[in-house]
Amino acid sequence: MRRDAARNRERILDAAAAIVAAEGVGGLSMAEVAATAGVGVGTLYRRFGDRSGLAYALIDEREREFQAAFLDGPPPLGPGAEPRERVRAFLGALADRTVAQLDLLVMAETAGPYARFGGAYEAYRGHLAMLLGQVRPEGDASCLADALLAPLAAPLLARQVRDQGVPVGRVKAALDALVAGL
Amino acid sequence: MRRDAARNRERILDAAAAIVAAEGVGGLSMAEVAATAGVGVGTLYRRFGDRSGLAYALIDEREREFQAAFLDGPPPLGPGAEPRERVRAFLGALADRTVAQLDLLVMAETAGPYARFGGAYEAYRGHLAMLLGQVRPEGDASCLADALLAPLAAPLLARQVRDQGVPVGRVKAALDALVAGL
DNA sequence: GCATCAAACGGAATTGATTCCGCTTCTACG
DNA sequence: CGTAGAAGCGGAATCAATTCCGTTTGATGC
Repeated sequence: MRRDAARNRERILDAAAAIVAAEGVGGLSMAEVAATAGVGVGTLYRRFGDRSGLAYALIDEREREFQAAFLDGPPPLGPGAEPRERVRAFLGALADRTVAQLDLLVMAETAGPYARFGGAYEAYRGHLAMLLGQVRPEGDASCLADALLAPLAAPLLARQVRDQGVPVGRVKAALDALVAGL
Repeated sequence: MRRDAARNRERILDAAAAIVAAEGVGGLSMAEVAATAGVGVGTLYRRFGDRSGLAYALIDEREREFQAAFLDGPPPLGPGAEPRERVRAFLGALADRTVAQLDLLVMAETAGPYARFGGAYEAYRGHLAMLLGQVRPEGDASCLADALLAPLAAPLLARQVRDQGVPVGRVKAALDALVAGL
């Protein structure tokens, strides 16, 4: 990447983070980010594709940590534990990180019809399908993975946890009950 | 409702249906619907609230049939069958009707962050929670209902069924496997 | 140092949803 | 019938995302 492009990328992410800190995710409009960063809106789109891409980029650092944890980290999230245990740990950890970044994820996942499947969705699905294949070799690991990931969609969690006051623990427990039956 | 309002409601729905028939869901813009119906855009919003509300209204007729079927119709969808059997029938039927109306539902559910929970979502959740309470009285029926409904979100089904060529049957089978374990 | 050109830029223009508000039309009631 | 006012209406204005395209700039080879 050209040096000016890298510099602008940083400026944009800094500006976006500052706006989120100051006004919340609601204040994060493309025009305002561009103005604050001192670049044109075209530059935002060149760098991040769209609103959803910008939101995912803002989350990226913690995202890398999370991915590292389930790919390589200590059990039960990482390798070493029983597959079923890893599935539960993975879904629980994903629930936690989704709740931790709820606003940005709601924005990222609802930027367009398929925005939810951008970001790291494929990585999650692949990982989960791999584990489910070990738990239940005769099952349809790929569809099951989609089905178990779906309840962790940010807008649903937002409604449950924030609007209805359901504790995250209950959501995780319900998923555990489903996984236990496999 | 005033008579002129009812007439406009019909005109709008007719115009919207005609546009969908002619150009697909992609051509369904609020301005075009208003122009075709011969009303102002304000009238659309007064009647339907937003884009999502219009899409749900277009689906409404089949929707009533579906609701009547699981509330009052013959088993296994309606009363009379074992609760677990009814859960499976309900999820299967919901999957079918979602796929049958895929384009409109993708539009309706992605009009805004919480648009998915408009329409009949509460009715589905209540019904499913009631059945799950009979299957597993000690479980968290409410969270389980949300978790089992989530995999039937229109955008996810669109991706699986349309983009990836997964047969609906596989999606249903994966849900059955989850329900079987409860 | 300088020419070249692909990559990157900026910001006006476009597109489409949603809001606003002054005007019109029903309908109920006297 | 006449009229008050609630309900409804139209469409211009607003707001934000996204696209487009002419201009600028950094990297590379000489």
